[in-house]
Amino acid sequence: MAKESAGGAASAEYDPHAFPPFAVTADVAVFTQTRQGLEALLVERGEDPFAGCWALPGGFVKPEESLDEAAARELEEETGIRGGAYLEQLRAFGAPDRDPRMRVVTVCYVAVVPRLPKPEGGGDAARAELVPVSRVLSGRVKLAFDHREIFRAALEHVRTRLEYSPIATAFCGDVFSLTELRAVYEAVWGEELDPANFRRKVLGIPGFLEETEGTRQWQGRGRPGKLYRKGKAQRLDPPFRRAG
Amino acid sequence: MAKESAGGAASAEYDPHAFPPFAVTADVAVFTQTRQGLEALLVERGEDPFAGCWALPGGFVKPEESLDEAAARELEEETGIRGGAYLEQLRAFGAPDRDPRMRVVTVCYVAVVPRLPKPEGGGDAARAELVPVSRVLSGRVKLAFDHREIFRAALEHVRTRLEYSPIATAFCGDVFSLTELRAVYEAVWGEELDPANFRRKVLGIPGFLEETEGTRQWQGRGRPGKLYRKGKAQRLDPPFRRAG
DNA sequence: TCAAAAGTGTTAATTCTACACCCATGT
DNA sequence: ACATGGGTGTAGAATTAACACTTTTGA
Repeated sequence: MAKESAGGAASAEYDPHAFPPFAVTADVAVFTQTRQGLEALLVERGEDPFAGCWALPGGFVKPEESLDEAAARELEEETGIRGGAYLEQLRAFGAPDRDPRMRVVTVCYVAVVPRLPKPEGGGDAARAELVPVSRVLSGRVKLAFDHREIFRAALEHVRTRLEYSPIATAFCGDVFSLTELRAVYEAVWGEELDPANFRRKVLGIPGFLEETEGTRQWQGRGRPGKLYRKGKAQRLDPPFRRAG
Repeated sequence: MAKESAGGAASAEYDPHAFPPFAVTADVAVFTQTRQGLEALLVERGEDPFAGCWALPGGFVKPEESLDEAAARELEEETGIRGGAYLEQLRAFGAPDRDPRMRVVTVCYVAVVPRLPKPEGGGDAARAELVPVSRVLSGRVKLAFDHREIFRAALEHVRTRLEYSPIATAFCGDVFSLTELRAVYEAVWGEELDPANFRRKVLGIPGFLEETEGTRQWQGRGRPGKLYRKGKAQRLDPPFRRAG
């Protein structure tokens, strides 16, 4: 086999077929927030290996699509959500023995969606369900392959991004009250935040939120809150730091 | 082709050969600091496509090695550095047309090494050279494939990590003075830092630095500084924030 | 009118920043 | 001794955290 890189330094000869073939998949860790708190979308495997275990939704990258497109397609197939959702690559996982059948490199993505319409597999998935993140972390949910490791990395990614990106708004609908947004931070970080200070901090970040005219109606007792929309900022500067 | 994922939901049948074959490479963006400031290691391509262009060092992932191992191997082949260097995955790049010859997914790594012994290719590379980062960013260096995009992402990664990880110490040798460490931040961020405040900030981060007995001898005029070693901390908490 | 949540104000503690100043060393 | 960089001190500014207080609504 040629030692030479496809993208690296020069070598004497090049044989377009002299490379070890890999399967490449795109897996997506989909997070959302429900009454139960932070939840993730998992699918139950119907066959070996790991039959009966749960796995992140995903599938082969097609020959003509990019990695991002593959992830977006998988997300849509599983959730029906086309665009607008937060979708970002985490990283690739490729231990030689991560799939006992063949050499598979999986490129993992993190997706954040507002309250999922319903946990129904897009058509072919055996069973897709929203599972509380705490249940996965506690080990009560058996995950296939190295998906436990991936899941942990994905969750850590979301927790970190909450400080520096507007990712938190992706958990909410088109418009949302500050209390709803605060609930996202509290659910993901697992700690309570002072409503007054939260308001000032979050409104003080330029481009993070955009004011709207509306107010929340439905919510019962207490004064309704103003509604906000996601702003144009791509990065939170200054970041919304978690308590230190 | 099976729609089914190797790691995803269940399907009726499984054919171990029904997946589109990809080539998978590991590319490494190697950064170091020299008298000229921040520099990166690039290799010159000797053949098409992109003959005469520069590229990140890299090569095929072997069937039996992990992605991390492949990156570490490439790093060693190009720099002679075995361990101890900072090496972390950035992310995968896999646009369908990024290599005109075939479908290649490259898993990119960022490496940070202390002053490179000498820019000699580990044996087979046509020409490996340290190139000032500013020259690459200015577009005066032609990069092959999508390596310009990768390079930019890698540099941004280093700049960001400087705040939250002890990556800055990887630019220095085994022991280093605070001035040497500060020079790293100044080179990567391109802004001057107050020596007094830098000292307090950096020494105030638990586990970041470890005091040693020695002092810098060689440096000429001025009082020699104490030498420090990298501490055990994996994350900088509180982070060393860049000026806002 | 009472409870609950939205929203504003205030203050003490903490952290930054800028810069003055002393210390140690090579020339 | 003097120039240069290491290292400490410190005062004002800016930020933060905690919580009191007022406003608006549903019940």
